[in-house]
Amino acid sequence: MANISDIIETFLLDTLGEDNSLNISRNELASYFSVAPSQINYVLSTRFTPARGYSIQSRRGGGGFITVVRLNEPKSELVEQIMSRPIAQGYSYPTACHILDRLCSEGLFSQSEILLLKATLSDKTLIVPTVMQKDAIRASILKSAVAQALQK
Amino acid sequence: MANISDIIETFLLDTLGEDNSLNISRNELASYFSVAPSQINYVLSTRFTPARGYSIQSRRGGGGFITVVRLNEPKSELVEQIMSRPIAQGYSYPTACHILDRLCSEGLFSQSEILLLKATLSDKTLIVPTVMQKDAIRASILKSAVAQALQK
DNA sequence: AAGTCAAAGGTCAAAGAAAGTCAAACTTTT
DNA sequence: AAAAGTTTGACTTTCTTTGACCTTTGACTT
Repeated sequence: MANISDIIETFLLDTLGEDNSLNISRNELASYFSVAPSQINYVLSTRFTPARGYSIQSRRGGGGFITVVRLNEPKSELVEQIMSRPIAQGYSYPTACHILDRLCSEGLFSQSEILLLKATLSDKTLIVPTVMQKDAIRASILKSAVAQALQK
Repeated sequence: MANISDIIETFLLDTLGEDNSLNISRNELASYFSVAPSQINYVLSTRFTPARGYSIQSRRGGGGFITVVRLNEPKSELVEQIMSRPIAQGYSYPTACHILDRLCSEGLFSQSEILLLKATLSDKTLIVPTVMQKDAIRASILKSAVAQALQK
């Protein structure tokens, strides 16, 4: 599994450490891993997304930089978002997984509960014809699961 | 009279060894046996099915891979029934709950996992038009959940 | 204060690298 | 001969990598 994006992701996660934030120079990092600078953007935009609980800031020009912050939103806010979002809007499978991971780290679900839920939410499991229906059922299941977890 | 699919199956079984899981590159394996890459899918989908006690994961794109996991021996008649029963036959909600309770007392799921699964299986959660569809999705989710539980 | 410029980072689309799907052709079994 | 199982290849989808071109910023001139 030697894809360079995963390696850079791991590097950044390590660097984040306990600090929950880090500062990099895009060009430096790119040349360190011998990749195109825009690959750094690719890694950031596919792995360090808001859905996964990260926030990115940056500045261009001389002395420019990129800052990655892992935000620990209070559990209640995350739950609020999930519960108030219209089911019809749905979730893709990857997005649903990211949300579950965050709920896990917030302590709402255990690791094994997460694995179970991910299994139930997969495209393979949700045997309905359209993507839209799959997405909607995922949103619905997610809500039900969160509601269940909250009452206890 | 071993055809190539059987040979590949044997190879994979050998590779699984005691590890109970393996990682392959579809293209590499195909070229190793000089077959079309899609033949690997054929072997996997005919021989390494959930009903036979296997679970498959994969990723596309650069650095893609296929993972085969051998599930633990189904220690009960009930589990075997669930895994080999056609999804199309479906389960009503009460039936599904009953099955879950039995699986709980067999120790496959914890009490909180059961509550979570019941929540996801309810008529209210499964927002599809027909009863038949609900029942089918329940059967599908149940299978996936059991497969997940048998993993490790 | 305004203009210039090099040094960042940002965007986007094309190319590349896997794996997935499906149906047609072929082979074996019944 | 029909049914079932296998093999192949064309086409699709997903994810990654690269490069060309764009925008912003701060320092340095004038």
